[in-house]
Amino acid sequence: MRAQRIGKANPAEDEAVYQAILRALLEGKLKAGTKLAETPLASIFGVSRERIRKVLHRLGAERRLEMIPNRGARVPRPTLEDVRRVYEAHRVLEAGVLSQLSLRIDEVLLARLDAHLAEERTAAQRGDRAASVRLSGAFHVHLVDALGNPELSRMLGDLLSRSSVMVSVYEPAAQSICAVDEHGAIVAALRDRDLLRAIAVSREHFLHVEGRLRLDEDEAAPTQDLAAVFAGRRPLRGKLRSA
Amino acid sequence: MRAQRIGKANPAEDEAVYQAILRALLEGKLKAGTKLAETPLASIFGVSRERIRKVLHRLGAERRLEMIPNRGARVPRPTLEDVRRVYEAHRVLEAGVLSQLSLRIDEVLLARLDAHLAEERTAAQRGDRAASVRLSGAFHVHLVDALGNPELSRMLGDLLSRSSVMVSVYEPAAQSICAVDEHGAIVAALRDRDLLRAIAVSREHFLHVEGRLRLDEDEAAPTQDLAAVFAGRRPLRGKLRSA
DNA sequence: ACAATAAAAAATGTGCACATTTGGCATGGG
DNA sequence: CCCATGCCAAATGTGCACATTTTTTATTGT
Repeated sequence: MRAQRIGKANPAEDEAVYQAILRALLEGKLKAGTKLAETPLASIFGVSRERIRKVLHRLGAERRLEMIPNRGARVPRPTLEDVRRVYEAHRVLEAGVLSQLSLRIDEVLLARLDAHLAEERTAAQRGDRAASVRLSGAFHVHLVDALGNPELSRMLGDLLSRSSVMVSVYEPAAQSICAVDEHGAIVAALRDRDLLRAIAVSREHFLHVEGRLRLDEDEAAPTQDLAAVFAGRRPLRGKLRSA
Repeated sequence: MRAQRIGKANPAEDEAVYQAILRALLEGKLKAGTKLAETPLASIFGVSRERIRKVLHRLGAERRLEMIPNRGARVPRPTLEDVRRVYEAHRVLEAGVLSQLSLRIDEVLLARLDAHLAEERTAAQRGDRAASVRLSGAFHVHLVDALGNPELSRMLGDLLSRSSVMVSVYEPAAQSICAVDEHGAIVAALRDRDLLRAIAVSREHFLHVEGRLRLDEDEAAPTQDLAAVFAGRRPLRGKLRSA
C-alpha cells in the first residue's frame, strides 16, 4: 500500500470538497449571500486553491452558487420571485410527468406508490418531522423515476436541490410537509386514469406549498464563519490552520 | 485604445472559443466520437492550453461533450435509446407547458401563435427548407417562452441543443420538419381550451418526429481533421501552427 | 509469427508564481 | 459635511513547468 501522496494528483479530493460544500448548501448551513472566497476555503480543507477554484466553478455551472467574474462565488440570495419560478417549473414538469404516467399506469406502479403513501402516513403519525419532510419530497421523485427516464429524473433533481436551498431561506421553520392526503389524492386520480383531475390536484398541492412561503428578507449577516460551518469534517490533509 | 494583450487576461477569449466549438457541435460539423485533444485545439485557436481546457470542461458539464478522466473530451456518440429519452423528455415537458398554458391562454397569445404559424406556412410554401426547420423548432420554444419562466425556457433550451446534435446523427437528411398542420392543431386545441386534446396532439406530433429517426451506426471515421473543421475562423492570435 | 512485456511518447492533471482586477481607505477639493 | 480621486491591500485569473496517466511503439521470449 502506498502512502497518500501529499502534494499531487489526488482525484478523490475534488469529489470530497464538492460533496462537503454541496451538503452544507443543501442542509442550509450556508446562509444566502455568504461569500465563498478561495483562499480561506483552501486553508480550511487543506487543499490547494486551484482545487477549491475548480469546485466553486463547477457549483456555479450547476447554478448552485452565484459566480461573478473577478469577484468570486456567493451563496445565491434568491428573490421570492426566483423561488416562485422554481416551484412553477416543478409544477409544470410534474403535470407533464402525470400525463405520461397516466398512459402507462399499472397495478405494480400503483402498489409501489401506495406503499410509499403508507410510509408517509406512518412517519406523520409518529410525529417524525425529519422523516416526513424527506418522504414528502421523495414522493415527487418517485413519480418521475417511475417513467424510467434519466433525463427527466435529472431535471427534477436539479429543481429539487435548488428549491431545497431556497426552502431554508423562505419556508417557515421546517413545517414544509406536504399534506399526505394530497399525495394520496394524486395517486387516486392516477388509479382512476383521470388525467385532468391528477393535474388539478397536483397543481393545488404545489400552490398550497407555495402559499406557505414567507419573505423574511433578513438583509443582515452576509458574513459567516466558514471555519465553523465546515468544522465537523476533519481536514483532508493536516494543514488546517487553527486560526 | 490599447493594443490587444497577447499573453494575459483576455476574458473574451473564453467566450470566443466556447462559441466556436459550440457552433461546430450544433451545426453537426463535429462528428460523433471525435476526440477533442487539448494541445491541437490550443494550436488551432492560438490560445493557451489552459483556456481550451476550461472550455472543454465547461462543455462537459453541460453534457455537450463526454469527458473521461485522464482521457480527455469526445463528441458524444448517443445511442438511439439516448435520443429517444431526450425526445420523451421534450414531450413530457411540453405536456406540462400545455397544461399550464391552458390556464392562462388569452387572445394576445393566440394571436402571436397564429402569426408564427403563418410564418411557418409561408416558408413551407416557398420551399425554404432551412427556414422551415428553424421555424419549426422555434414553435416549441415559443410555447415555453409564453409562460415567461426562465427556468422552463432554459430546461427546454438544454434539451433542444442536445437533440439538435443528435438529429445530425440520426435524422435522415434535414427532412426533420414538423408538419405545420400538427402545430396548428395544437394551437387550435389551446384555443378551444381542450387540454386533453392539446396534450394528445402534441404527443402524436412528437411520436411522428421520433418515428422518423433512423439508426445509421456508422462506426467508422472516429478521427477527423480538427484544423479543417475550424478553418473558417481566423486564429485569435497569430500563432496558428500551419502544419 | 504472435503475444506479452517494457520502454518511450503523448496527453491530461496540478501546484505555483505572477498579472490583473476589485474594494476599501485615506486624502483633498467643493 | 459630502463626494470625487488616487493609492494600497486582497482576491481572482492565467501561463508555465512539472507530475501522472494513458497510449503507442519496440523488444523479447516462446
